[in-house]
Amino acid sequence: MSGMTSGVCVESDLSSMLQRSSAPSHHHPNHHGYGGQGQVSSLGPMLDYTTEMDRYRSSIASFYKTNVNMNMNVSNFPQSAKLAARLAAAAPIFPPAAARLGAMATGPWGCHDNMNMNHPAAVFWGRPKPATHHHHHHPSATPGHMTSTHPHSTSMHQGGGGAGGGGAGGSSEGGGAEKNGHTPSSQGTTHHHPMAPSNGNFLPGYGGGAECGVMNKQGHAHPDIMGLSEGGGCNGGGVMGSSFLGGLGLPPGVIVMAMGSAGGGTLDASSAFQMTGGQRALTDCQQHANSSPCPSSSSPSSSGVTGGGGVALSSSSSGATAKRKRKRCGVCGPCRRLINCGVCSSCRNRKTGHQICKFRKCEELKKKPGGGGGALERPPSVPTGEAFRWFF
DNA sequence: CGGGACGTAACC
DNA sequence: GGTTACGTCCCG
Repeated sequence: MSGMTSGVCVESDLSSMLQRSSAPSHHHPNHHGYGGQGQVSSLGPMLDYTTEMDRYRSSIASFYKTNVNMNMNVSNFPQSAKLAARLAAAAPIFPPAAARLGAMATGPWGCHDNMNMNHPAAVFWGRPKPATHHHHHHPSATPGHMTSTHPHSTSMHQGGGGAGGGGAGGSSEGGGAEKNGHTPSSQGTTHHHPMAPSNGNFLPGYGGGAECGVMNKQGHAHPDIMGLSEGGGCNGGGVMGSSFLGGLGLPPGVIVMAMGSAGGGTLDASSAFQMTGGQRALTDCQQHANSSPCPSSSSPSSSGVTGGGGVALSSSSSGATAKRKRKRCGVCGPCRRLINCGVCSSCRNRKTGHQICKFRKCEELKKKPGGGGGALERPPSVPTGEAFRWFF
């Protein structure tokens, strides 16, 4: 495992991935599980990543060693599992995709030996791309897909979905991933950078460094954390702080951010890790609603976040509105985050605190209810080119 | 003022 | 009935 890289590239568009998967060429038989570094076949760029990754890995490794219990395993992340499952189910479009997602998810932590490889969760940042368009490859253009159809072309950016996939594969999580497993290869496919990956998630910072490492009462312990950049600057400064970004370049984030976040003040580089299982979590789609059409997934509306409206909750209940609970805007950086960090106080105290992960707390909700009210002007983080800026 | 705990709405 | 998460209260 050590070698793993997880890939996190959700962004890449699934469709393309799928295609690729079918393509014989890329896979190396070995890929499956975790792609070892070795496998990297063709990626030139990878080399660089490798280095970076090593750096990263070592850092993280140490980080976890000290802070985390190695015991953790998948079971600790129930949410993740759910998510994976959900994805699978939910993604009508590419079933395999779902699988992939699961796989990818794994990515982030590839570094740690035990952990996560199984995590499905991880990386969903990217929004699932609507299958519809073709993308060409312009990263900038479509954030969502950074990857282009051509794996190679994009050299850098992707986080590599690749490897990760592999990792995941194995995993368990089975849930989602496995089902689709039929395409094992596919996972491996990602040739992209097998290595890069995961890390990507670590973005700047989790601010609360303090919390890191602590096991969660619930068992979630995993500090999946990483990525959380929260609002403010990008650096939360936390543990991983800046170094990651700087060092890694993008691998990581890469993908992630694609989501859109962006920009504005908050970077969202988010990353998050544990997915929330439940309902709301997947809202992903909805979230996109504003900015981008959710693929058909129909369901969307249902889920949690209120559609674009944001604040208002128009709905229902008649007058009560005022007091009604506000809902997440769905578009801000935190809202886009699908995974709970697992280490913040909210995550750790979920049972008693009943609060959403700090890094996922909607910017709008953080504001006082009365405040600007209504309209969400533009969520702070709207996907814009900015977001990607640092990728390139 | 910030954070934690609790009540409870909203979903499934 | 279970889980997630918003709103609010309370404490430091």
